[in-house]
Amino acid sequence: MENVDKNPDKHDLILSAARSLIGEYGFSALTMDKVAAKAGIAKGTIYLYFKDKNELIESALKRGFERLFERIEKRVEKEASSLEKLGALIHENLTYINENRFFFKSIFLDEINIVFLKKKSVESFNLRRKKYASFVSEIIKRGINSGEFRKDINPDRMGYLLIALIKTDAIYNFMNKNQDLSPEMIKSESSDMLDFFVKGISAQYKHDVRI
Amino acid sequence: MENVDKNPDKHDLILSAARSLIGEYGFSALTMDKVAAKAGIAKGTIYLYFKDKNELIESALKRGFERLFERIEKRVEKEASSLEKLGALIHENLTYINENRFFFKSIFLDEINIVFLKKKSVESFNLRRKKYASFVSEIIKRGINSGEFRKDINPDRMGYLLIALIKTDAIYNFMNKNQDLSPEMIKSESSDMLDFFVKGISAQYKHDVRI
DNA sequence: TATTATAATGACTTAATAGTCATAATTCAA
DNA sequence: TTGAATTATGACTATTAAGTCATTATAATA
Repeated sequence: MENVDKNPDKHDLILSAARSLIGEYGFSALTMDKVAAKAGIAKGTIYLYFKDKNELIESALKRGFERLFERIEKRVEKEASSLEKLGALIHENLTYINENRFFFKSIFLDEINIVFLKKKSVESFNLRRKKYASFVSEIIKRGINSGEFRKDINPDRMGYLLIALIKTDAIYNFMNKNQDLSPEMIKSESSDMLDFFVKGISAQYKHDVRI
Repeated sequence: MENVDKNPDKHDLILSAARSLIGEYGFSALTMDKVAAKAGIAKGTIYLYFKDKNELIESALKRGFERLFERIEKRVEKEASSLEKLGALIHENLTYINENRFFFKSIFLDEINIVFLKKKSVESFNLRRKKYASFVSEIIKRGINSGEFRKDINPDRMGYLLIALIKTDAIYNFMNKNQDLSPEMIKSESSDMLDFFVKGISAQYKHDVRI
């Protein structure tokens, strides 16, 4: 029964303590005692704002993904062509991941640190992914109709694949680079990824399409 | 100190009980009591064959990935061109995942069920991934040198990406199809994926390259 | 200020489960 | 066949951490 009304400041305080601990040590190391200590409050207090640990973790995740999604939607609708929309989406997503790199590092890296306690969380995690994937696949569908993209691809599957590409790229960066990425690096990375997604790795085509 | 000499049959019995439980309920639900019950032995016996739970989980994973890797290596070296090698790799990997679908479902699906207890396991998981990725990137490098693939791609990154594609495709199938995939479906799926990896989604190129 | 309502506390209870070890069963070797 | 060595057992211990709740502190109100 996530009670935000009571005291929104404390609610946020707890959430950000949790987020910060997740970013530092990962999900599996998150304990209510640590959250309480980090937030400088008593453990019991957490339960005034969150029903249980599961709800706390879910809230932390939910907020992160909602913000990401809002930003991407806002950014993407500015673009006209499907190609440009995809480019904007990739760029915005990589930027957001970089801004919240510790948090996402824990979520993504090695797919190891996430421990969900309840089926319900797994489901809502799936729903978010599905929502994002179908957002992407809508863009691709429009691109197919407009003649920008091939007609013989499965847009739903391509939606999932693009998301996987973005994530994998982030993981690759986490593993191979220690510092934050500069805006320029993110830009070049985004356009590389779009380039690959659109044109593949074959040398059999001329690669001079403007992106 | 994984003692296999003692009694290889029992060692295997325990491992396959663990694998089967992981496939059924996922990593997070694996307890030593359940493994013992499933194997029809006492809990203490497990500790005669595996140092701790961590080693048991690691062994289960390790064996699965080693078999996969061996099969792929054997299959890939039969092919001449880099393109054909990649095609063989994708096909062999999808086939193996399908053969061990319950196990991989738990490992892959939603990236949620893996709980590692020790840093060491995370590291060895990374090593395996790295080994596989560099195997793929070697193929790509040769393809670049032979002129099959573009010179302006990062082969290491492409290695990771291809592995992510395969995995994502498997997840997509787990979510959208209930039964096993037929050999024909795997074949068509593999060639679709290779096609995308090589040519991208753009409609700007003719898509008639023989794969 | 006194009274009530709300919020916060943290010691305690409870549950889950990894790992142990004294004891028992089985196998082996002389 | 019998004593030693090996293997197996499962009740027990220890640990960790989630969640509770009687008590205390603070804020609101009259």
